[in-house]
Amino acid sequence: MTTTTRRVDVRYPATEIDNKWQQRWEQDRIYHTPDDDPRPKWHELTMYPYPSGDLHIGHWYVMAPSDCHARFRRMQGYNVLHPMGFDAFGLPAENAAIRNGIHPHPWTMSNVENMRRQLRSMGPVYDWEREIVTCLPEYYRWNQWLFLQFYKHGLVYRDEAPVVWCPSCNTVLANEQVVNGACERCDALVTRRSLKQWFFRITKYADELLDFSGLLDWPDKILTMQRNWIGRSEGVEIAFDISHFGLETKEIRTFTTRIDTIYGVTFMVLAPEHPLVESLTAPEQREAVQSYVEEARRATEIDRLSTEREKTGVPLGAYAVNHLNGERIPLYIADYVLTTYGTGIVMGVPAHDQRDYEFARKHGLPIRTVIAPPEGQEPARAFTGEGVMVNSAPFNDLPSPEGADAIADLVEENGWGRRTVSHRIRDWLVSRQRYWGTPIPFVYCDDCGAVPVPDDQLPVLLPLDAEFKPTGESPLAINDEFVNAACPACDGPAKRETDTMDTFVDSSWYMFRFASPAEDGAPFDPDLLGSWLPVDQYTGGAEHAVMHLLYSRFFTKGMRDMGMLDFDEPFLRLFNQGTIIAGGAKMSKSRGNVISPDAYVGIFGADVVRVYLMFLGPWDQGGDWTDTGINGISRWMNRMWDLFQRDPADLPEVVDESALSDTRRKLHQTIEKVHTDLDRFKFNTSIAALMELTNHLSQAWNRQTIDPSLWRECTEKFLLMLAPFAPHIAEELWERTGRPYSVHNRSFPKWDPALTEEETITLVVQVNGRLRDRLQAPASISEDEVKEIALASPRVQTHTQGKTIRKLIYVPGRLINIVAT
RNA sequence: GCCGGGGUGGCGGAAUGGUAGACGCGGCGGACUUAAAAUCCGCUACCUUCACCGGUGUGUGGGUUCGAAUCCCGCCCCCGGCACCA
Repeated sequence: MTTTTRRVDVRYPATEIDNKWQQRWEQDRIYHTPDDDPRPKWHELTMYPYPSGDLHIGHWYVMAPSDCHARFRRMQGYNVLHPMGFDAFGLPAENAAIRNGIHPHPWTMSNVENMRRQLRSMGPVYDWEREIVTCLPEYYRWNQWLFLQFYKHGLVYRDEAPVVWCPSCNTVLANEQVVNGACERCDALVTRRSLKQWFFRITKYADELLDFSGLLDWPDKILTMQRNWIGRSEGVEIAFDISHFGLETKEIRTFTTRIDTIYGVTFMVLAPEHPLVESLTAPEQREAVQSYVEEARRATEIDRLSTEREKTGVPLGAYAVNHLNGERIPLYIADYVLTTYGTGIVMGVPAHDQRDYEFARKHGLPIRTVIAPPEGQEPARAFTGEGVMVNSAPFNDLPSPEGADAIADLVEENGWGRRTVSHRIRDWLVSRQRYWGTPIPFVYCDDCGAVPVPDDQLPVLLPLDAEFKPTGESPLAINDEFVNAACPACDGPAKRETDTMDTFVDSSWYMFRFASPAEDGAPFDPDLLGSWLPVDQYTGGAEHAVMHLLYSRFFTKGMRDMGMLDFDEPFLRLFNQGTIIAGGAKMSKSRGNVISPDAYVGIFGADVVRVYLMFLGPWDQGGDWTDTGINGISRWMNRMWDLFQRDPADLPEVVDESALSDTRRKLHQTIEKVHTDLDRFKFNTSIAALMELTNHLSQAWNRQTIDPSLWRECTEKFLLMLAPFAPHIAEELWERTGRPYSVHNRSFPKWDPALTEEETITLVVQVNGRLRDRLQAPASISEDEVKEIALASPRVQTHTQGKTIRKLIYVPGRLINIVAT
């Protein structure tokens, strides 16, 4: 504990109750999820954790509220599947192996065991009979099987490509794993290499992945991030003539979104890695070009991608011809042009593109305006807006959008190019030169090439007798027994692929595995998949927006097209929780502000920790953990422990009816509030409503304004509402007040709208919009009566004196505003 | 630079066109206690006032409205994401 402040006494046996009920629930399997159940299904999934070894408060913050929501759905009558598993492959296990000499397998499995124990201490409704651990062969064999299915359907391929390389992790990375030019995991600056690697053809689904209509309720933020990541641009691919070189290739093609600026092209730029660079370079430029290419290759990604960077480049000493006006355009290479986007060649229009403008200024190239900027446009920048076309031969005086259309028509008619769409997203590179992952099921044979491992030879087992060297060299590559294999096609000597799969492959389909986790003839039983998927509600962090959440959508669409399933989207609804911080700062070991849930659970019990996490702020905005804050929840639980064990027989039998109806109204208003707020993940305000109810009941007891029968009703309904939030204390009080086991198999209470209505209202009286008086009135009061009593109020009269009343605005049941001047 | 979220008491937050500050923390006063802690009761936005009354107040400057934390426009600050994508 980090606290030095006073702590409230825990006045009920919290940890004893935790243990008692956790054992009982497990023994009775009350959270077992049956497959054959007539109730409607509800699949509520929380992103499964990486088994790092210790359950952090951040894990609780992710899991406790979603458990509460799943419990709420159970009590609403759904057959709820709320599964849990472990994303067990990945680099930390391997780094630990290199550092401490512990093999990743036992390291990971002991972490899984410990985290499973810690997760159980939360008292969640997880059905542990469905747990999955991705590093076990019974799971990862299906990664291999699916990989081969994707391969057979043309959605997996192997290619030599410039790839992002992390020199510290000694592996390539997916584009999604590069953050600001650095490795997402270790922060080392990444470089580029050219390697033969395996890819998933996610670009095939680029346009369908932009269609979010199948997603019922996803945060806009995630949709925007995915939209930007996929990056669809409409434009024209247009050829420039290079037939004067006498090469086999007669033209170079470029992609532009601004074909309306084609008459403003004064140079062209190729990416340094472009395959035509060598053959287009003039002899006198050879040396300069070669050294520039070499430099670009060595530069880190952060250097190359910086927008501040000067626009360096070298001329090739050659030119291409613009078909539209026959002009000769000088060719350059420059590293601001990316080989992976469009055609890897850019037409330079310095007057209307800021990057081209900077390049032209630096290299003394002409800048020709072809879209007239509005008056007063400063000339030190490119004008990128729309306008009237000039210096564009037959298209002058056209508004530029119209001109673009006309030019595109002309280009297509002459066969110089065509309208097309370009995407920013690249295919998903999944090869990793690491050990602790799923072996890629391919064998390389000198005669047959890359041969897929036949299904009946799966899984390709990850050998457990691996040797870890501090050089980071993959233990698979130096394991002869693993590497040497017979070619499945010709039976000759062959070598296994020693790369493993990105762990995001595991998480791309794990939600399907929960439908039938023990299935051993297929990744899942199709009938059970149909009855449990898609996931109705997914919860987890927004950091997965363009990785896991995009990859799983791709997997779903690919598997649908292979006939494995019949839905389009894996996750119908998505909710992103925020981040929990401590003392106003992000938790970190160096700050010494890391909160360990175990210590708090040991003192206060699981319920207090659960409820505090849900109370400290709106779930989607994250929150700040304070030790004084958790005291408040512990106090509340102490109070309810005392309150609901009182004997209702001590209350008077005859009580004033209006007091009773006040309490009844409060009860029904609370049910409505908790119900609607839980529906929308507003845990903090639903807990506040429950607190208000206990405060009200405590006061009613002290004033003896409640009778035994209503007390019993309030107790019952309160405990039912409490159950999803604080399952242990709710169950214990349910038992202690003589109610039959289990509160968790009961229905969530319903409210009667007629009983929530107020009998008297507080009528707010404003003069010119300022509050002047509050009057108690029956809810049935008529507008005329309101006007009468409002105008009669002395407090109102002091402000209307000497003025003329112009208008009366009446909002029924709420307020009246007197406009007087 | 672009996109998204946000700015409300001493603090976490509530209120999405109609009583600003629910609920909780902290603080202050009281009860209980030899005492302290815990617990219980009361008060607690700020200014003015013994009190009532009154005034001010939701980052900032304008606007719309009978009425704005809430809607619109400009600006400042914080957090997250993307960023030479032609």
